[in-house]
Amino acid sequence: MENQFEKVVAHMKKNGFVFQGSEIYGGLSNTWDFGPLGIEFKNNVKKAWWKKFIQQIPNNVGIQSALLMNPSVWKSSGHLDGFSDPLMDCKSCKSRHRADKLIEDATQNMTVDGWSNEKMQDFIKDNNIACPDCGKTDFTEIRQFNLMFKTYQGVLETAKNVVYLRPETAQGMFVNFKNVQRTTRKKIPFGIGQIGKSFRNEISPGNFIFRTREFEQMELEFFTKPGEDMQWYKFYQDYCMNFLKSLGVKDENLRLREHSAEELSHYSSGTCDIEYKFSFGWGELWGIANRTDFDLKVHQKGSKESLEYFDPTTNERYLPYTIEPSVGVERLMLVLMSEALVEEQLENDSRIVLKLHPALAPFKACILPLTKKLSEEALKVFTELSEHFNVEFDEAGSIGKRYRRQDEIGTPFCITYDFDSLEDNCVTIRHRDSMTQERISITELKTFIEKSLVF
RNA sequence: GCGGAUGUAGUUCAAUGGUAGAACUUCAGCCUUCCAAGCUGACUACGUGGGUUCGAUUCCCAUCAUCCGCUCCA
Repeated sequence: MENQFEKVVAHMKKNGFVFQGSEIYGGLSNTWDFGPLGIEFKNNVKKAWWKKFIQQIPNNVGIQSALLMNPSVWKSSGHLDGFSDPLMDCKSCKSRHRADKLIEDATQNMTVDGWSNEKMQDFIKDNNIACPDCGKTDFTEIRQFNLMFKTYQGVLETAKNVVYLRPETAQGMFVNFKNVQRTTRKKIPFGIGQIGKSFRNEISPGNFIFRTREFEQMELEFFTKPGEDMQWYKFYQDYCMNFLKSLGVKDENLRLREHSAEELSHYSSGTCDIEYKFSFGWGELWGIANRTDFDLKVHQKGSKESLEYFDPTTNERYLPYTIEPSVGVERLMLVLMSEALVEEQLENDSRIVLKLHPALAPFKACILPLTKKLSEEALKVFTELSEHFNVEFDEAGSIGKRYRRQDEIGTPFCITYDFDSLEDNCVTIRHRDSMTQERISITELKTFIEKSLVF
């Protein structure tokens, strides 16, 4: 029995939302290309986020920072050291371990910070530290595994020219904190957001586009006065939840999970995940973290530039705290797809319907001439509407078949131009979800569709 | 990275050591005045590379990809 997640994957592949990357060359592991419908959907998801998190919050602004950044950024942020694991495999039982953890566990909290790989390797050998799984002491050499993709800037491939593809977009906001604050004259609290690609060389990606090495993030860094951070932390939890619900995600498929103290990352004093109930289990969708002043502090230290905010009303100087709601675009797409895709039983047959919110649908409407004799006139309606919306035109096949085709790709409205239209300048609008119809003047179409896009 | 499974049109399935057949989809023509109609026709596949063989989609090896476990997920 096919589960909902498998149905979503099949549906997205079949209808040209997503293709296997580099497919004609046999593919490249875990890369996916977005097709014509996929990119429309994706752009709409991003637009929806931008509207709610940038446009509709007066204190928030957007930026787009470069993917490549000065390597010092990653040194300061901790990614260069913290993102990198020294891994050893047990040759006997094939299990994999982190060398530093092996030592720390075996010696009970001996700290190995700053040790070289050779030193750790020798220590493990000299002290006969055994594999926790099988008890043998037969390890491979340490292999350094860094989650950041590395490349070279300029013609020479030397250590001096190494640059990294960003593993998160957040640092672009932190290093531009002063630039943005100065040019926008924003006062704390305010937020900087951006949408963009990030890269992580994950050990095991998978679950279709749920975890890929190249992915797109929508991140907001919201800067607050220390002491006011927790109220904003709560605010954005609710705000993100409401955003999801307003786009049609059912409450019962969402949960908020607070990270335990051990789980918390080095920069955070509190993190919670909004999780979604996928067919394969609860999956992390949206992380909301209180990053404290960690980032601004390390960048101030690393860059030797003051990143303090001067509050003109109280004459105080301080480093703001940061609340960060961070969500993956592809994951959000999967969630919205999982919610929207349904198979409905009708009297004599069934239909597949993608009940996406109109704001997210790749096409807002499809214009259909009742017969091909009406194509020329119907095309005028298409031309007019395509000025404002992404709309489709389809004249091939029976009218019922064309309705069903649009149902499958989520088009909320089908606009049928018939022989009466020639006389009364009205068309029939057929609703995707209810399969009901109504008659409406062509001049009112634009307003009608616009109204449906609000969420 | 380890273990297991899988790989034939866009999709779902066949058959076969002598270069593959269907259904649905798609496209064209006819027909068709509001929920997958019909008729006629057409396009399209053995993941890739080796090996064995007179001959490989079929057997063997490698590789690539996908899925499921394990591991990883600051």
